[in-house]
Amino acid sequence: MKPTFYLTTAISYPNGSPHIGHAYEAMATDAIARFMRLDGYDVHFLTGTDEHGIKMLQTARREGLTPAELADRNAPLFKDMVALLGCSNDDFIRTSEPRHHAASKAIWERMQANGDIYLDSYAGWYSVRDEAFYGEDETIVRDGVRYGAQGTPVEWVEEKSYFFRLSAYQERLLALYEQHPEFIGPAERRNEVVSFVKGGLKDLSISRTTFDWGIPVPGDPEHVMYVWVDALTNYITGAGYPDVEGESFKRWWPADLHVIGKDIVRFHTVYWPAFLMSAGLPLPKRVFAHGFLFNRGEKMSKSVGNVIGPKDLVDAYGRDQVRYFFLREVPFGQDGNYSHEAIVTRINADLANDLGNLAQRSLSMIAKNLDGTLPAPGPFSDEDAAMLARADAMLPACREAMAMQQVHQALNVVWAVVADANRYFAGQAPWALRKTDPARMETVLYVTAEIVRQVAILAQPVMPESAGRLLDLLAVPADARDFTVLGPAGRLPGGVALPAPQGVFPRYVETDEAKAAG
RNA sequence: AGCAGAGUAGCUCAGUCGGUUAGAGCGACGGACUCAUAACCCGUAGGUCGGCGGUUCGAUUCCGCCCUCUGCUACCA
Repeated sequence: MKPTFYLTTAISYPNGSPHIGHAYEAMATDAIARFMRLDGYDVHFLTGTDEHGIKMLQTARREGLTPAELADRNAPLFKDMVALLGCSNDDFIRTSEPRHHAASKAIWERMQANGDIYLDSYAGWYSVRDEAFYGEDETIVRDGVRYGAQGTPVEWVEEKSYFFRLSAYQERLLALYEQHPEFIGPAERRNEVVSFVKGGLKDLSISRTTFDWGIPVPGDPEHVMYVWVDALTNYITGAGYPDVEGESFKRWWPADLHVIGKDIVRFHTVYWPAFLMSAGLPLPKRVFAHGFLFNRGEKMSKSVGNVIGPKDLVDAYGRDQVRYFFLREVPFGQDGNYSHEAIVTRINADLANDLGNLAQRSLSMIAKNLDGTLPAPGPFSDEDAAMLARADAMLPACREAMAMQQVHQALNVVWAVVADANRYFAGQAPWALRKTDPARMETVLYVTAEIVRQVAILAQPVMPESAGRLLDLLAVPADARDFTVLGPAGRLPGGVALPAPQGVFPRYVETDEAKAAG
């Protein structure tokens, strides 16, 4: 019985088109999902769209649509993006689906039964943009318009609202952070959350009556659920809630990992565990917040004109290349920058020159000098053994990095071996051995091919297609590509006929239009 | 304002639980080679490790203060 691993991205708000931030989160989470599968876990990977809320309603009105129509039009864009990026999600949830309505209704009722939901009324200055109320003293009037603390316009709203007794969970949340420091990652985020919670928690307004695009509150259809109650619940919907006795829910919940953006840490590390505690459900093991991406140091914005869609990037550079770039270049958890120049440098230096060329130079020697047959190695020299040992050591180092979602570190580990292998190859100079010591040449070529094999296996989570082609070139069977064959256990067999070598990672050649895109 | 983190080679960053010559990648320059995707390999780059002071035989690494930047929280207007 394989151990299970359930991981999620945040669900995207489809009142516009997917942007690079959505793509980044999906790519990174997919890499983690693929890594875990290859490492022997039974993985469930969920992503989707968060379709309710007043902003969807407003955007729909502006475009002359109903919110449901807007959601139906835009949700496929996100689904397509995920596919375009090669994501291996097992499910794509839309919060407008019946299964999600059922789950949201159920968790609400559980929280209510636990005495944590009460009806009260709320009056105050409300910012639609912030989806938040502000006290009178938090607002300012400028040019006849009143603005809230975040500088967004506010309007006076008075409505009845259900409240969640968040204040009752302060101590239990602090105990959670204390007992499970790994609950929040990266570690820096934990302190922020702890200090926020220590500062005192107020009860949370969790329903709205001013619009109806949402999930109706059970027993009081005048209200729809606050969009975050609805949105967060998607994670248990995806596991099969409310069928808590069902096989799916028992199998997948609690989630092992929620991957989110740093802007929504509080919802996931304060509100969400409180909701779950109230509903009597187990808590996710870990919430990891990644950073934001900036184009040449600037946040993407339409006015700056630097908005690049995921599709533009994939079209310009290739899917695996884009995945590799973002996951290697940006330390996962920190903000990062990207630019055309940086992407091209990574593609050419790391992929074409280092890995692609390593494969090509060794495989073409096998093709030309050994009739395309992978040689059986002779006795290993100290250099051979050292090189193999470095490759064999990759898996534990990658595991350690991936356990903390340090995807870039895992790639660093692998590419350090690629660099070593190029040094090894140049140092052994098999092209010279061809004349002086053909048997040694064969061993060196074998060792190099074996390094490429292990590198390719470990590159699969990030570049599934390209790494697969590399393994094809080594005639590695489809059932010998997971992590169980890393290390000495899965050494390439000598004497196997290899296909004609082909470049897997072409150099990026500059064109004017691509430059304009980056 | 409080709390947290950061300030290291041209750029992006790693690192030092205090100690001989502070590292990597990219970029630049020089060299070598020819198996390979004009790739790879070797060498050089002389950086006050933000500033000042302290502890110490010795601090980039510990302590204090200051400056700058970032995040979180609060508040004022």
